[in-house]
Amino acid sequence: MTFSDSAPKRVVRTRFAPSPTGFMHVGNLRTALYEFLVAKSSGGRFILRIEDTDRGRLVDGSVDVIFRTLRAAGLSHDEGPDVGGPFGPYVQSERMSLYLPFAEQLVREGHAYYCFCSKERLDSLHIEDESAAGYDRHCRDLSAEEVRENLSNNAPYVIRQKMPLTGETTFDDLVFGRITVPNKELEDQILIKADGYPTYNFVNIIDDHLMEITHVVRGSEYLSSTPKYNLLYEAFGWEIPSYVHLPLIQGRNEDGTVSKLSKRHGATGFDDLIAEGFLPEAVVNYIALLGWCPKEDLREIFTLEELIQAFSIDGISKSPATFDYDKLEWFNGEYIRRMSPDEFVVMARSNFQALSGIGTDLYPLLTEILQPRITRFSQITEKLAYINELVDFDPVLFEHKKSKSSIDSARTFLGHAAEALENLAEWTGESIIAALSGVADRFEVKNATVMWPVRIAVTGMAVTPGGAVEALLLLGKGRSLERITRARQRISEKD
RNA sequence: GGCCCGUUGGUCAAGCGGUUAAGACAUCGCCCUUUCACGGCGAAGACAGGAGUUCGAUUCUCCUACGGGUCACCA
Repeated sequence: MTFSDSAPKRVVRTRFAPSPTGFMHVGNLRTALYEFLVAKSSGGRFILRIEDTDRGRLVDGSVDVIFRTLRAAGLSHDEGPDVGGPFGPYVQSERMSLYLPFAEQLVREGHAYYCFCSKERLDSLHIEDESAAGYDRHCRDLSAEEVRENLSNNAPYVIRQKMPLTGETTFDDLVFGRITVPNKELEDQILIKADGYPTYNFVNIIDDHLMEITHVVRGSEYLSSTPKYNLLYEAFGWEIPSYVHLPLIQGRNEDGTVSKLSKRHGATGFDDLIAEGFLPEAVVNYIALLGWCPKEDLREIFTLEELIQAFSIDGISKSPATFDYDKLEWFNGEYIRRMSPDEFVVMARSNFQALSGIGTDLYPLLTEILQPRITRFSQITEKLAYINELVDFDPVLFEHKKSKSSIDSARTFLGHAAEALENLAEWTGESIIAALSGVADRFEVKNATVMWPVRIAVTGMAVTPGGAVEALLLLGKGRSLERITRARQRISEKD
């Protein structure tokens, strides 16, 4: 067979199938990202499907959270509840009529059965039985008459999958390789619940098949139930999709141990991270690298487009990764530093506006001193706290060995600096530098010996973004001289 | 506990039988400098342990230990 004769490869189709629980966990977002990348890196299609078969966990407005998050992350879907598509509807509760017939087919063909066990009976099982996996298969061999009678009495029922009792089931995963499980470990899991809704365990294989999903991408917590799904595909005679199980994201606990990332590890919802000041691009970039690494490439900063180019399934690792806020912080800083000055101002505007006496003419200066120094925009307020309020700082701040500054030297140079600044006709960076270094030259000391006490006097902070010159510029001549005078009075009172 | 999976520096990780075992974050030091950052240079720090296979194992196999996942009318 020649190359051109070979069957055309089916277009890759992946789906993101979140439950509308009102919260987009970063683990879910990473799954969505990888599903998107698996599809897009091979020219495929990315589908959004809402898994709302658990009526008890529905939260109002959560579908909007999903839309909003995907949009913010740049993961646009080709088919879904909002954009439609040839395999709709894309909300499972709207597909209800589809599922029961498939389950009934399985019952007819001997792959499933009706179960009338009460909730109470099931609960008692958990305490007594340790050997059998979950359900004790009590109703597995009810006679046809018993079933018919129960059904005609409207007895509540569920439909369970009939697992083979012997042998083993094997499946291949593109990340984890070949996995084999003894069939006796598989529970006769519920396919249709008493409320008539299908379980995830059933509905996902039906919809994945109907929607022609080629690659099932999901967290590795599904690894142990995958054999059950394969048995279902086989029972229906359907083609089994490729599996791509993703390593778990863990969080570090107080005691140093790790476990599946959850709320107690800090902000783990996409919205929470954004609220804390992380940029969507930075979050996406960071989580892309949690469990995946590009081949022969040392880059770490990737746009979504670059991720699509670089992505390949064999770069996904098997071992779980621990979410590291420090690294996320670094990514955020990188993204901030790469912004244009205009973009920076847009993001920082509300923080800038909270600074008293700072007009837009000073925004370029603020941008210049802040952009390389913050990793989140919310840090601006704290870093420039001195602008709104000068605290009664401890005069020991005037002591700085490297600058050859002491309270004594501050006393003398603050006086000369004030004088030089007072005489300035123009309040610009150049004129201020000239004035201050003029003082330093005159007394043959290093610039820092003059700059240090001035900066301390007007900011009251040991560490500030920018130096004395920038602080003076931001405060303006009046406020600056006022603060220097105040400082001089305070240290002269000392003796 | 049964089953499944995993294990390279504190963290993310490259490596896919022969390497001085990459790189990034964090840490520390130096330089730059008007404090702090940014940037530059540098340091410290890892193949969980034990058997095999092999001329040779971080890499392949098995065992042990540890970690995680899963055993729902949740997904």
